[in-house]
Amino acid sequence: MAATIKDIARLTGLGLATISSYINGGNVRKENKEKIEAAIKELNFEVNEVARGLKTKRTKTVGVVIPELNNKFCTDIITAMEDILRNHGYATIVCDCRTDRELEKRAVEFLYRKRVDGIINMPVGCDGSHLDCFRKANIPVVLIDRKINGIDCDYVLVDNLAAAKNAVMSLIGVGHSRIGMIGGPTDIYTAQERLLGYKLALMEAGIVPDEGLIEHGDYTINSGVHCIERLIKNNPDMTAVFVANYEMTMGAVIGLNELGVRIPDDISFIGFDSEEFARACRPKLTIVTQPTAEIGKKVAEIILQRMEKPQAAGPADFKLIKLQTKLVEGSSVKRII
Amino acid sequence: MAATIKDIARLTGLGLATISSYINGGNVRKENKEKIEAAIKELNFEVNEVARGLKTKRTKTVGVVIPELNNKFCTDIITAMEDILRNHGYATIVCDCRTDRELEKRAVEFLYRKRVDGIINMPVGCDGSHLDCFRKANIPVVLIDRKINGIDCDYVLVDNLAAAKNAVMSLIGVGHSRIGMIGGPTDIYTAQERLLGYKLALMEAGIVPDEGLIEHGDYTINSGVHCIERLIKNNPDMTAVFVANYEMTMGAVIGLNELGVRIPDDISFIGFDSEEFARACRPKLTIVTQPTAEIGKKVAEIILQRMEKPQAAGPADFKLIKLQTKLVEGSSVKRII
DNA sequence: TTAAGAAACAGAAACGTTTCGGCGGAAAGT
DNA sequence: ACTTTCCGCCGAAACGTTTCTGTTTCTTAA
Repeated sequence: MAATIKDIARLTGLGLATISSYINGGNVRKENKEKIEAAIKELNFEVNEVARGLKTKRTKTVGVVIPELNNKFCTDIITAMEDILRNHGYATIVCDCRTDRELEKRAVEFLYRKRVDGIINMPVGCDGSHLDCFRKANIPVVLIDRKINGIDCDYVLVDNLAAAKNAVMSLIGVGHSRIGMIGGPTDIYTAQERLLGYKLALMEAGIVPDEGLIEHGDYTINSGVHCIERLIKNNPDMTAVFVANYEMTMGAVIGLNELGVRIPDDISFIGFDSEEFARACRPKLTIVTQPTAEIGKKVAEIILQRMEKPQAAGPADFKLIKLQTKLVEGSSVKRII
Repeated sequence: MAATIKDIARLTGLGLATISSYINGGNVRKENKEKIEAAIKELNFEVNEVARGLKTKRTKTVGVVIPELNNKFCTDIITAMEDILRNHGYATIVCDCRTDRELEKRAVEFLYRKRVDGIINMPVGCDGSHLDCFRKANIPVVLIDRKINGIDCDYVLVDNLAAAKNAVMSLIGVGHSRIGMIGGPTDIYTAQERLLGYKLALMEAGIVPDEGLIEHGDYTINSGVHCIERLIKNNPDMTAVFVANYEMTMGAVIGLNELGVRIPDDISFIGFDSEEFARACRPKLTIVTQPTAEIGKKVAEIILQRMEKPQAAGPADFKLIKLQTKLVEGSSVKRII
């Protein structure tokens, strides 16, 4: 049905190699160039990238596997990344694995079969065995946001420990000591780091962390609602709370609204990630923001470099990039000293 | 580098056709089956989908072109859709075209070159010429959310007119008559329909629409902020406002917060799309919600059907599905009669 | 004018799979 | 006993490119 290079060779009376050369920017006599262009227009010819990919062994496609498409942090990163990749001629296949290890493994294998030129993954679990096929075939792998065991590759991370520590220190600085935390799943790297930052801040201030003030959600809105409800119920003396991702921040705000608890009069609040949501709250929330655009940019740059270079020779020259967060002040924290 | 079907044919001493047959679920003697499985394991063989795609002329991939990945309405739909497509063995290539007609056209052509088996598009403009290559090649096209000119294909839409009309009628029902509207770009179908619904509701109630009460944003958070600022400034007598998408709803809430205007005491408010955001506002917002999961499901079903069937024979048997919205009551509307 | 060198072109092979036509042998029917 | 049927298997051809190896044509300088 669709026109091929052969059709336009026949129509122009030229050889296959000439047409191919023209398509790939090679030199062709002006007269022939015009003939080819006319034929392409007439037949609506468009290169078949599938055939090209088979021959060249490069699909100009990168795979992206993330836990949830429905997560602002993920889509913000992907948006920035895809923009750069596309400008370099690469397509992006995004697979959302619903925070499911088994689906993640299947997504990775699927992308391998599709022969993507590189893969970017925000891993769900804490080991990297699902990426074995890429490692064995020496295809570039870049991991984002979460560090995991048993895999050597490039990383783009955020300094979560400092992020949480700074947030909690700022609460301590204005007099809070009974500070609650809504953290993520215990087996996720970012959640561990943020929890550690929380505890370190307390300990450096001479406060002993109280497990009763710590709740673990699963990075969803609903879990944010439930965690804040439990925290409020179990800790009447809690004066502030720190929430460690966007979705749970939204959930916690919902929970507080529905319980009738006022920010910052009844409780001081520091959330995570979305400046827009922070502004939409009354009063404006103080939040930790992550540099999503920069993460996307770095990831794209690294994987492009790996894909263009023949193959990285050295075994251990992998990059580990750690970006810093910012604390954006709102009016959700009350001074109590 | 990677193992091929030939390698495992050589290793097992069997023929190419037998291996292919095994891979595709055909009948192979038990004894040979075991040999093949052993060889596959030993060589880490995975089918090369690029080669398969070239031969079969089906890539098991569908393309999706949307205006913004960074838009909850879009990602909600994609999430639902991708789930179903993946369960049927189809991959999804998502292209975000930044609400740019030129980028949209390039994305579509890119996907055509990739030989996707079908394409799903939430169109940016109001004509369908960018999809010509797909139409000519008789490859299924499904459009979502926005109706455009000059193209016959399947559609999955939302009844935007009724959505807006019902929202505005509910405001009128509790005594409002100076009702502002923040709508979308005038060249976008959904924006036109929502504006029409707004005007119809007013006119049926005997109220003459006042252009001074209508602002057009561009479906972004920032435009929501600016529109609400202008509305408030220009219309001291306005008692209610209806905002016609999620991002602008968020923007309008931000704007009202920053102006110190109270919902619902100073102004009644009906927003759009996100139930979670509505709950996170204090007081909870009344909003129009769209059935994103159902849209995704319908789209997936339709395109799957078109891709599996050889080709739709009849010229004009295209589906046009129109789904209904819901009005979710919050406490952001004040009764003033 | 001609030889040499470069530029433009042509054809065939290859990429890894599916599929078509055929073939041998075992089971089933006469 | 024989044909017939069917199953499992094989090899070759094809999908639409790129690329390698030559061949022809054009330039240029002696």
